[in-house]
Amino acid sequence: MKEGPDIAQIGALIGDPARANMLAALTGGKALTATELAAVGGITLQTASAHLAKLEAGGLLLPRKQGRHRYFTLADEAAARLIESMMGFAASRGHLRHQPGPKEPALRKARICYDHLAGDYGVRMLDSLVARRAIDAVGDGLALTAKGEETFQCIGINVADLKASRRPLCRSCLDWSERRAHLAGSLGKALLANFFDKGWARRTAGSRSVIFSPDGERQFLALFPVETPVAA
Amino acid sequence: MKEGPDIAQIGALIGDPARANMLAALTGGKALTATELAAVGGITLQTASAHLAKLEAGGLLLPRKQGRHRYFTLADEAAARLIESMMGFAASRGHLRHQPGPKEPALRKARICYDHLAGDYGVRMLDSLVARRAIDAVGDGLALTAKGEETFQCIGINVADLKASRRPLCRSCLDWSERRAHLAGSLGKALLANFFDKGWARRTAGSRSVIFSPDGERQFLALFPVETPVAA
DNA sequence: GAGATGCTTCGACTACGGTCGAAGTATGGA
DNA sequence: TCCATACTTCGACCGTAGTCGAAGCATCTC
Repeated sequence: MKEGPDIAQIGALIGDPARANMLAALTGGKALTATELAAVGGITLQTASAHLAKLEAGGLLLPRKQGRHRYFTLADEAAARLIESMMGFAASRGHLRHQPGPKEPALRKARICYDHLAGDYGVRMLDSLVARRAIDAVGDGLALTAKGEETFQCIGINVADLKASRRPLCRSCLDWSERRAHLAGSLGKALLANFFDKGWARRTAGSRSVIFSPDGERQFLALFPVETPVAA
Repeated sequence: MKEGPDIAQIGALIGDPARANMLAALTGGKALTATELAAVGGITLQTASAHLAKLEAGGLLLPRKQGRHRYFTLADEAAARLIESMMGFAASRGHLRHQPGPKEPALRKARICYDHLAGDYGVRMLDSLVARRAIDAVGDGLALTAKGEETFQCIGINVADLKASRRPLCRSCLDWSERRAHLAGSLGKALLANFFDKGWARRTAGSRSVIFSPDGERQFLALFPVETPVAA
């Protein structure tokens, strides 16, 4: 046998609870220091240092030295997608973490998934965009329509800039809490950034959850209406 | 913290070399017995039994009892996709298994990926289908066109039957050896089955590689021509 | 029923990897 | 220069999980 790539290495890398917690925390998109990651992993700094070295060697993390801090982020979008897809699979098989906790409802409602919006609101946004034909859901993929290009210009997103980048504009990302797709890719990122800029929402300190202001929530819901609750 | 699904569990599940080898072998799409899986894992039957119980409990494998044998397959397409995406990621980070071995070229050329064709030939087939507009590559997804529907009817595939099933018709699957997409979904499965039926190709005994007959290869290459080698 | 084959369970061994205390190195600030 | 902070390295400890031999079920063949 011994054919092809070695999935055991990355599996083992992700398979340690402390490391898994660190990776999950980094899915929030923010760069975190070794000390912060040690806290989320529930371990001492020495142990965290060893873990981080392994994750870096495995190509999952990217360190950035800044003064006497070392900030870590997920290596790239591919790494983020891998973690997200594992979360989706784990959720589909009922591998949930022990205590649901009080923060969970907020997390299910709206959270950051690497750099775009996920959760109930993320799914709702994509549904609404598809319903109004701003985005075409064709096959298992997503594509921006001409009409959508207008729409996003109005919202205040420079689509031309996004198109210039190498990163795909639209990507569908399976939401582990809703078990349906939400919008990723550079457009998904731009939308979330836009909400932050407008002050509709803000990220929370130690969590991935996104908190909408009362006014922001009203505007968001108005901008992305859902006609009828259609099953996926 | 403790938010969301537990990726550490499945990570650890995949993280053991013996289990990873078993899972990789099952990506070949064939159901294998516990004894066969013990062999690919390089372990005794007792140990394999314990591993298989864990994989089953984790929702990765599905056992089917048949006489005094127990056949195992990957639980579903989601499980297969997870393994494949981990292979893709592992390959992108250079996590290759130790010895490349003599079988590797055959594997890179054409192999089974759960139930459809992968490798150089799989990528070539999709490229060709997209070039002739039988399949639209829109955004990051794939969709069958009206023209494509005709094409596949001619080849001898009943598209209407496939449409009736719940499973997506077209799916793009990242090829770990080519690092580009090939065609998955029920259409990808039907195409590979079609090649087997026609005697163009056959699967090999202990491996995932697909061997084309000289005549089959000629017909395959004629059916799926590539104009110019375009970069992805 | 007897024997062979396929698989599981039990129990004991072992090793690998995660863990932390203590000490060492780098960076920043006063 | 001196100290504090951020992190790494070293070394030792320990637990978990993978491993196999032996024995126990289950199923098929004759």
